Amino acid sequence: MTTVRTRFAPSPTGYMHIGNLRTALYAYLIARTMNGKFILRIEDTDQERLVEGSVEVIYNTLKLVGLEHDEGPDIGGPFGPYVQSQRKSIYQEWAEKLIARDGGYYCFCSKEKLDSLRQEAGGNITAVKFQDPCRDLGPEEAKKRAASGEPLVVRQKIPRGGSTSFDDLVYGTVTVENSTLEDGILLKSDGLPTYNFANVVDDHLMQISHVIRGSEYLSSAPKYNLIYQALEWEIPAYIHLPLIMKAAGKKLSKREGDASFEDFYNQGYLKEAIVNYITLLGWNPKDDREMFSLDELKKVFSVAGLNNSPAIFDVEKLQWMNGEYIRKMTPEIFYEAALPWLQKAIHRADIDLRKLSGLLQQRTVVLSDIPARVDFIDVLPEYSKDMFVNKKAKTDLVNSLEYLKTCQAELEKLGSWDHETIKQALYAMVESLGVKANTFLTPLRIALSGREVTPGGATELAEILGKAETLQRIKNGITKLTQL
RNA sequence: GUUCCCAUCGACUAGCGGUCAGGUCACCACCCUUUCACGGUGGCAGCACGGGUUCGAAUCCCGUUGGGAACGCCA
Repeated sequence: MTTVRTRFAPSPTGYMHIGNLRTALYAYLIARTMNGKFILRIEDTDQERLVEGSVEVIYNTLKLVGLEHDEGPDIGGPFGPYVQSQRKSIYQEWAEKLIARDGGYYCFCSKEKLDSLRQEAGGNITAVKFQDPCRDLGPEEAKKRAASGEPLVVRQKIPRGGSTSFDDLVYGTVTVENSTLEDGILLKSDGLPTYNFANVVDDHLMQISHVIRGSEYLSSAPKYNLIYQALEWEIPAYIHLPLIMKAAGKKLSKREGDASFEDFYNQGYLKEAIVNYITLLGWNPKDDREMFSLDELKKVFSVAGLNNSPAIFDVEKLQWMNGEYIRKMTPEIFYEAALPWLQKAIHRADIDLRKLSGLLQQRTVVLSDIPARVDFIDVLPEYSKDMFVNKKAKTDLVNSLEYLKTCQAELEKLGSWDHETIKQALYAMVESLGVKANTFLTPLRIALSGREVTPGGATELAEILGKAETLQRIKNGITKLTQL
């Protein structure tokens, strides 16, 4: 049995789309679970679409999420070069061979000429009736015109009759009539191949055993098979993947924001959560398990679990999963992850960010939520005294003032300022006043934060803010409640 | 328009002729609780429609409808 070789072949056009990442992930997992090789190839045959720095984005993203390739432009390998723009002569050579085997032909028609021919063919764009006049040029004449330097393009010569089918590991057998296929361009006038040709040549030459790509290629796959056949090449196994869509049946698009890996990553989603989530978009382990690390996936992933219907990317579930990963972190690791976000909102030097991070861990879903949750620590926000009125806590303007004064008096007496001391002092008051802790502590929490919702309760906030600041904010609250 | 693909709760999915149609997210309720979360318990909710095949269809076939994709000197 030949060794399994899969490839991820992105074009360097900017960002790592989430669907592309998933394709890379599956290709990687299939290689790893089958003891094969995972190859990275850069498809940059469209010189106009090149975006500077995007190859680096590809390298960085793959590395960041842990998809290590065995062969690629940066690390070489026995089938290089792995950048298509550096393989120009290879495609030209095979294009000639394809022509010799009657699988392709030179076309000298200008774009304008063909457009008008299409018009004449009935006004519609159906390829069915379109006949390229160059298709039936004699070989000698074609060669002569080519040699004379006339601008040309190489087109695929699709058989006029019959049908072509191929087997896909997730979609089954797909058949199309050859009459619906067009004689597409294989080699452009700049001498570089189109994807339609390059992918076939490279996949064959690089001995790719399983071609893994999005289902948008499903309908053109028969054309590729015709090329394989014309060249008498072995046809690889095909694994087409269902598309990932945005809600309302729209394809996930970079234009609409948040569709690239780095967008999510920069928003504070963990790479492990992103990988885990997108893996489940189109694949299932055949049991109820949902949490998988990449290492675990390397063991359990299987083509049999691949799904064939499009999936909608659900940010809410990603958020849930991200929260799961955050809660599983050790406090130390979470602190390190949260630190940059904490520092966005907190500039005071006297705040124990480690303690604050401990408060935050259980309540954080996405790291980017952090700044807005803690910015009251630096500066007490302006707030209305109506906030002291809380039905559930049974607080009103009157008892709030009273409790705040009690807190002030009790806390002032405290010698040390640690959580246990503060809590004991305050709970002693709860006890002696005979009220619910919620009722007694809510006014304090409001006074300390100016917020309805806070990370941690009153005693924890008091500890973090420090004695002086705590008393200052209580005083501020008392003043607010005293004024009419 | 033509061709191809898809169709189970709002979302991701399990199911591959006989199941009370299962799980997860979201949502709702209750419990826990110094707010919010976390955690716990319970609940709501689905086989797009119409024909077949069969003793029996979510499962097989056909059609309809709906959704997606491809039809570039883009990949």
